[in-house]
Amino acid sequence: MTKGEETRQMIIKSAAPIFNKKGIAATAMSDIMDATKLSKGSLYVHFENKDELALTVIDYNMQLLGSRVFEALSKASSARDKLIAYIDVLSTPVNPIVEGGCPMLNFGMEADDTNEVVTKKVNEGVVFSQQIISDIIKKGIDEGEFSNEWNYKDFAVVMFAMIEGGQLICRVARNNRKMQVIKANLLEQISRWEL
Amino acid sequence: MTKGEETRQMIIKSAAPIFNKKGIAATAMSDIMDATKLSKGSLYVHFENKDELALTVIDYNMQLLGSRVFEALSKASSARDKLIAYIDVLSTPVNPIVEGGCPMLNFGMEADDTNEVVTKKVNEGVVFSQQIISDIIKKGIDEGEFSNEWNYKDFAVVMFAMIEGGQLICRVARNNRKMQVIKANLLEQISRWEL
DNA sequence: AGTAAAAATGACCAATCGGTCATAAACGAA
DNA sequence: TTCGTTTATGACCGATTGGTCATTTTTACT
Repeated sequence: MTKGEETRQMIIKSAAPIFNKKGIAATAMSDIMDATKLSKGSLYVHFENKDELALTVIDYNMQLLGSRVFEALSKASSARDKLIAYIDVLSTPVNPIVEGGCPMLNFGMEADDTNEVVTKKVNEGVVFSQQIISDIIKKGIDEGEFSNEWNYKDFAVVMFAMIEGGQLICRVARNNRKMQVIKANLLEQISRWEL
Repeated sequence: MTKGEETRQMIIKSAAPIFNKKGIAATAMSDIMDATKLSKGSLYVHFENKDELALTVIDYNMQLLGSRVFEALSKASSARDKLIAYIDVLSTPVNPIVEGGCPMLNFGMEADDTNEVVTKKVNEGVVFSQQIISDIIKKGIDEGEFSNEWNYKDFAVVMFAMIEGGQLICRVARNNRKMQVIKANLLEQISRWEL
């Protein structure tokens, strides 16, 4: 990796939690200068403008979330355990696995009325997340763990929505308690299709 | 109502959709000047600063949402129908009942890492929303419509989370389809406790 | 109609915004 | 070691930000 590419990655890593916490509009290039200890001119060597940096950081945050989720999933073997792992890894919104909380929720809500590019990016993440859940269940059905009458695609929508809604509830409540209520309901729904 | 109070209300009404769409940070006082056709000095006659205006507007948006929900609820009589009305009135996130979408989601996600006052305000709205759902079911139980074994407080958390999560999904997808999947799942859970 | 208070105006302010660019330093292939 | 290229610097730019205030206009009460 060249020196330039190393600096670019350092900028992204440093900027990621800032954008995810403050949002795109409220994050100033001066914030990134402070975090990276780089001069303004140097930032603009690696990124055309603030928008390009923001888009790159959104990608980074969503991929970081994805890799954290996959890491958790890999520790479980059965489909049921993978679903539980998925829930568990996202069940502490106040101490989130990605600094600042779920980037889809953060950037999606900021951008949905103002920024079509970001909105599309977030939508892809949302669709992908549901696909992950969907794939886990499908495999479970194929391997005889769940009933093949389960409308698992619809359940993936429900499960994703519940977890994201739980993020809102817990983040503004400043505690993770309600996430356990959500987990219990999901487990109950899952168990109903177990063979 | 004095002229001053009239102007103040006009400012709030004009500013409400702007803040709800763009967010607090991205909304400039000049945006409010344009929308109200008032001079900058006049705005500062009625509000100490941008922050006070923003807080007032957040309250306005949340109360507007509340009154729209109550209006919908009043048209239903049974507890089941009230729950359905609650879901239905929030099931078009792309064409929301409050311009810009759910203010709890919008302001909550913007503020949770940066603004304690707004976060607390949103949390109160979140708690209140769950209370509304909870109260509907409680009345349904008392009147023999639902089983008294239903843990309705937990269900209120789940229902609220699902609807808010659905807002994210639909808003970034630019269509309301997935909200029907969520509605169906909620209806199925509700029907399980009907007598 | 007279008048004191309230409301509206817009020029003005310092600070900050995103972004540029001439210059210097550091890098890396020969 | 040389030397063209890449990277880093920070002063600088115009635009915009939130906010102020002396002045004028409007309101509302007597």
